[in-house]
Amino acid sequence: MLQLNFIKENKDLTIAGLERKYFKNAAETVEQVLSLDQNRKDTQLELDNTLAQSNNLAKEIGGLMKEGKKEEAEAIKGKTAELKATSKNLEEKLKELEVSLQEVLVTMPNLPHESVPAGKTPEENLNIFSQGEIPKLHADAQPHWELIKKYDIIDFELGNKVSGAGFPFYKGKGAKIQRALINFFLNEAEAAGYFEVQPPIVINAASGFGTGQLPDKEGQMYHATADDLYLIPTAEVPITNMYRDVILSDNDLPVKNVAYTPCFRREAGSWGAHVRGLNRLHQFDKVEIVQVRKPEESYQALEEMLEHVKGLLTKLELPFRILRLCGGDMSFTSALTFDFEVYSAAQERWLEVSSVSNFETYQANRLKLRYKVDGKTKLLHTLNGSALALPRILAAILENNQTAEGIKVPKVLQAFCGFDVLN
RNA sequence: AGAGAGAUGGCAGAGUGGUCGAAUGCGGCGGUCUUGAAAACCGUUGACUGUCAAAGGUCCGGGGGUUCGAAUCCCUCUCUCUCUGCCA
Repeated sequence: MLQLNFIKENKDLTIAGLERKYFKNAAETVEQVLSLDQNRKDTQLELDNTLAQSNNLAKEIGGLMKEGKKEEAEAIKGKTAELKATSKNLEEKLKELEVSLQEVLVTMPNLPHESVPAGKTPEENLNIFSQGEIPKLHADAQPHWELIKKYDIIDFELGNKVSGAGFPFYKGKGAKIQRALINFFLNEAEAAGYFEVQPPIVINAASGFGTGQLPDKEGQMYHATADDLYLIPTAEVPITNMYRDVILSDNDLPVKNVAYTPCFRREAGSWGAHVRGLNRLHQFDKVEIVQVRKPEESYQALEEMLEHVKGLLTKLELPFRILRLCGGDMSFTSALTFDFEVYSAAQERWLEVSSVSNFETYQANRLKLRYKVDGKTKLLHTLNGSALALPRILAAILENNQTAEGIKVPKVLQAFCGFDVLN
């Protein structure tokens, strides 16, 4: 959520930023927010004054009662009735204004960082970095969904029967290579100074609101209505919400956490031919890194996270590129996002395997995540990134490393899974 | 799931209708003393809102009620603990 004071002091910047994110009616919305806020403030002041009067009268009565001057006390009581009615009305009005203001604020996305390129569609993202040779496969090379069948390592049909489409079974060496990837990612994160956490994989509505999944992305999460709990779409939600309503002290900072979790996405309406195999699933595994930083350090931290993800892909020997997302393609809550895409050679496609973002104070403001500087409390910055999402990594490894003898397992994974060829 | 108890400042823990934003202890911060440290002593120490600064207002798990006045009484929800039951 954007900060009211910021909007007030930077009206034009706010409007311009919203427009770069293709938010409709930016100027009107900002005006609406400002007028609601002014109205709210006036009402608050009026209410405060009324309450102050009531408080004074109540104290007076208290004093008189103690002195035993009952008649005088009774006389004053009469005065309070009117004040009470007034304050009740003002309270109701104030509440309505606060709700309206909140409703509008919540619809406004984060403002893009100045380095975010202009543009609306994925085609307008900037390719800022590429690494690795794109493998030249034999003519009879197969896409990963064929390889999966050939080596019997993932069973989609079984998943269909037991759960539904998008919930595959990983079997044998398929399961083992998953486990190897998770261990590899966690170890790398730990070596980079991240603290490992195993969070719950269901979250309540307050947490969903804190990181920005609710209210607007309700339909993208699985919802266990009997208990009003949501299955996490990413570990970002529980890991960032650890710090909801928290004031951190200097020696708590910086926060660098890593978590492995399954992730659940309903992905309503986005099923199609280009999402075959492992390209898009309802349940998948991911290792997520989350940082909480002082504002002045957060972009340096973002840089650090990019380097970390680069390192992972380099060690896995996968060709990849980094995109600086344009305003229109960035998520609702993000100020700056870089996507990592690996090249999956048989599909001849780039697959997104990581998204690394700085949310600045947008989530922190919803979370009330703060720290103290010079006796004042200030909002912190939150960041997160996938390091990494498993299925598409596996897809790329399968396709890029296929040989007549089987799939070559990347060297860094061999110790974790105990075999060097998957066949 | 049943019965009982409870939820107060960073922590512990007083406070059952009036000047309580809240005793006390610990912790934190500043100082005195010390070569330095510890101890001791003195001072200070919640959040939000508002303002140039203040005044003022709100907050004792959440919500509602009674009252001129609620941390304190009533209702309700949530959570925690103890015992019983069930269970990986």
